[in-house]
Amino acid sequence: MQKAHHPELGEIALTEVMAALSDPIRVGLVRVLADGRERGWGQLRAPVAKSTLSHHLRVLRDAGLTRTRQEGTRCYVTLRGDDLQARFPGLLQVVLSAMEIDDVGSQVGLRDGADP
Amino acid sequence: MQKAHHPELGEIALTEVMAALSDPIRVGLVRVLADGRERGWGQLRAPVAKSTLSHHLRVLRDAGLTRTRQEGTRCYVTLRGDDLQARFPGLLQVVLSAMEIDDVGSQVGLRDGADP
DNA sequence: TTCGATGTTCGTGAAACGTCGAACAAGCTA
DNA sequence: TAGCTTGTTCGACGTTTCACGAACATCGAA
Repeated sequence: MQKAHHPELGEIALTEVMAALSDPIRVGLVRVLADGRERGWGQLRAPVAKSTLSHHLRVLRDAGLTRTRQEGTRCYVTLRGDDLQARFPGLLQVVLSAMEIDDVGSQVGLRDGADP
Repeated sequence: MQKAHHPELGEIALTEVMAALSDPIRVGLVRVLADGRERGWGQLRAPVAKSTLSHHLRVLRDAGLTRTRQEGTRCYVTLRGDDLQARFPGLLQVVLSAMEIDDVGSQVGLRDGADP
């Protein structure tokens, strides 16, 4: 497996962030990660094949929205909340609110048994 | 010419707004309209063919970001600032700030001779 | 009525996207 | 070592997007 590439703070581009947030599955993933807690790949539940889920997580990572940490054979994902706040102040907050208003991405969740 | 379709307030979808803002030309158009003033189609200057510009304006309109008014054979475009504020409070404001931080869409402007 | 200006629509092509299943790589575990 | 688990990568497929020029429709002006 390749070492995942994460853009640095200054490399995070607005249009890529927007593009990443233009898909309901990815919005759902962001929503699940919104509490700031790190989640295991396997905890994430989305109505797509695992290869597709892998693709979406890659788009989020490449856009700078999430960070992926590998530990042995498993991966853990976090939202880059602080970095986003530093780069585009207020953006994440407002988008998270908008997600709930529009109820986008509710098809994505956590596997049963995950912490609330 | 077909009468342009504008989504109503409640029909404005977050993912479509995000998709609309994932292209630098469209971001530039929003930026030009950010002062809230109505602009004539012909005042807008972007480095694409006019059919392509028409396409981008349509995407913005369909997403609910702009409103197009027709008068005779000319069109006038405005940003739906109030509607957006009502639907997704704070979003437009924050995105406009982000646009300047990242300097996206600066290739789009107004034709010489337009009001500042 | 004829002409010119203004946008939209159409046809086309190249590129990107979302999706899947299959194959693969890397690390635990028995 | 052999096998299992975990996630990524690889083609393939159909859809959507962006881009252009050409053709079109509509209205104002001459």
